[in-house]
Amino acid sequence: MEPSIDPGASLRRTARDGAPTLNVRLSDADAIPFPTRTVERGDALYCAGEPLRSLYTVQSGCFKTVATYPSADDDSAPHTQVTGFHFANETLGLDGVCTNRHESDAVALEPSVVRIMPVGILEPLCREYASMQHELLAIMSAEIVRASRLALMLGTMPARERVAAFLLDFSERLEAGAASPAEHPAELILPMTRADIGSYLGLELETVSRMLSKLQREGAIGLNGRQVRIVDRAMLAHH
Amino acid sequence: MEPSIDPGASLRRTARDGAPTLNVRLSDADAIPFPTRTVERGDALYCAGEPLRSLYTVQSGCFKTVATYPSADDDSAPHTQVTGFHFANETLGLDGVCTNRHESDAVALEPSVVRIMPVGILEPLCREYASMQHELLAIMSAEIVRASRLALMLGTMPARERVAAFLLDFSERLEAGAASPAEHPAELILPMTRADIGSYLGLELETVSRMLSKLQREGAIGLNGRQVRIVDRAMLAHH
DNA sequence: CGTTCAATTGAAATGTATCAATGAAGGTGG
DNA sequence: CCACCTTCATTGATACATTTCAATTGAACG
Repeated sequence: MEPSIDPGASLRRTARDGAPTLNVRLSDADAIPFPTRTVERGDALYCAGEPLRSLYTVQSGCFKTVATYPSADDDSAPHTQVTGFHFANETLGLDGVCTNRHESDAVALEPSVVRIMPVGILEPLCREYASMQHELLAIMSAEIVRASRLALMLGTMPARERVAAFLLDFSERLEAGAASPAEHPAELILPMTRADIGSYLGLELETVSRMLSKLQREGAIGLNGRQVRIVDRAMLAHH
Repeated sequence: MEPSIDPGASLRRTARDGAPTLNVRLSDADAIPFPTRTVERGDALYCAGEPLRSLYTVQSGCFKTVATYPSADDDSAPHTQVTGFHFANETLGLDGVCTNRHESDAVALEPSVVRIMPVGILEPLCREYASMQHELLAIMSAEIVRASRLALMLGTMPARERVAAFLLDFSERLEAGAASPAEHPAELILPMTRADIGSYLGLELETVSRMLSKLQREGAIGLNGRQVRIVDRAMLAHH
């Protein structure tokens, strides 16, 4: 069964700029009975330096990926940063393909289930099916775009905009990852700490907290701990 | 002629952390007579939004890729940033695979020559040859790692370290891109402006200038306009 | 020889980090 | 069941790195 040829057909795009969100998946792999694995909250799906055995698609739950960077090459504290959050239907482990070793840790933020796709099986499959090859390339390309946008954000946007953009992105990806194509969900439960968000956005946790409080005072969001309600999307996007 | 199977064999790694540099190339494509194209300084190889026709490997010269991000969706000035510099033997256009459109502009910083690899030819070729497929995946993965590291740098490092890291990376990639495996070249000619560097590093051009001056005062580099001589590598890397 | 662009440097303004204190929530063991 | 501990979040005061604004110089070019 040669799957559809339409390139990138399974890529969802944001309403705003037509760019792919990251909840792409190897849809053609759905038909194949790959095994699954359950990961408890706080446990690592894989760690940096481990040999790359598989790629993983999140079935349920949420992960963060954490990169560690030796501070130059010496003794001082190594830089560490959350490089991404991954929700349902998003693929993990792509950064390890180039070295055959994982470049980051993947840690579950809540009890999660992933589908395991061994790389040794995946590549021959992609050679068989053109659309599957194209889809894998598209997913990796989308990951490049995602990382570049993160860099763009870190390089150009002030704290308030970063936090606002994070909330909007989070809400869009929840929508995209959901089975039912619901409208933008207004109620979000953030599965990560303020420190995680700050690390991801290049901010201190106190700054994240302050900006969330400010957005609440301005009436853009409702805030109650990790529960966030988006009141005024335009206010988040525009300003 | 089935090429070698060794995955990632043509990926160079930095001495420091074993991570791949970005001067990877489709070595198996070397044997294929792809056409070339010459691009004058300041001209665009491609622009954001254009349909993706080919990937390009830099034969000689240097490019910058520039991403533009609509500031939310409204009128205010759009964010723009240099997302990468690309030297000899590095591949351009990978971010466009996911949408079939280029996500950024690629502008030549000096008169340059690229080899044109049409995507319509590349994908069937990769289905034919396992090692070529693996190499393309590896290159894309390396690009993900590169973008993630840029994000890490923008999120965690102060200005002085960013500039120092930029100089070290530049020098390593010159070495890697050169035909002869010379030692780390001490003499660099930066083909880009301070504004380009600043945009890439998430700094203002004045800050870049100040940090370069400071590195010179400290004796880490010699500085004369765009000509940089690396005097003390350890000083750049350590502090 | 004026014009333009790139780079350097100074002084002031500002956004964010840092330091510090407090409170709320959740888990554990006495 | 209640102290106790740890983790997470909020908020204030201060310090500091970088931006912003501004002036000057040099190099490239017509």
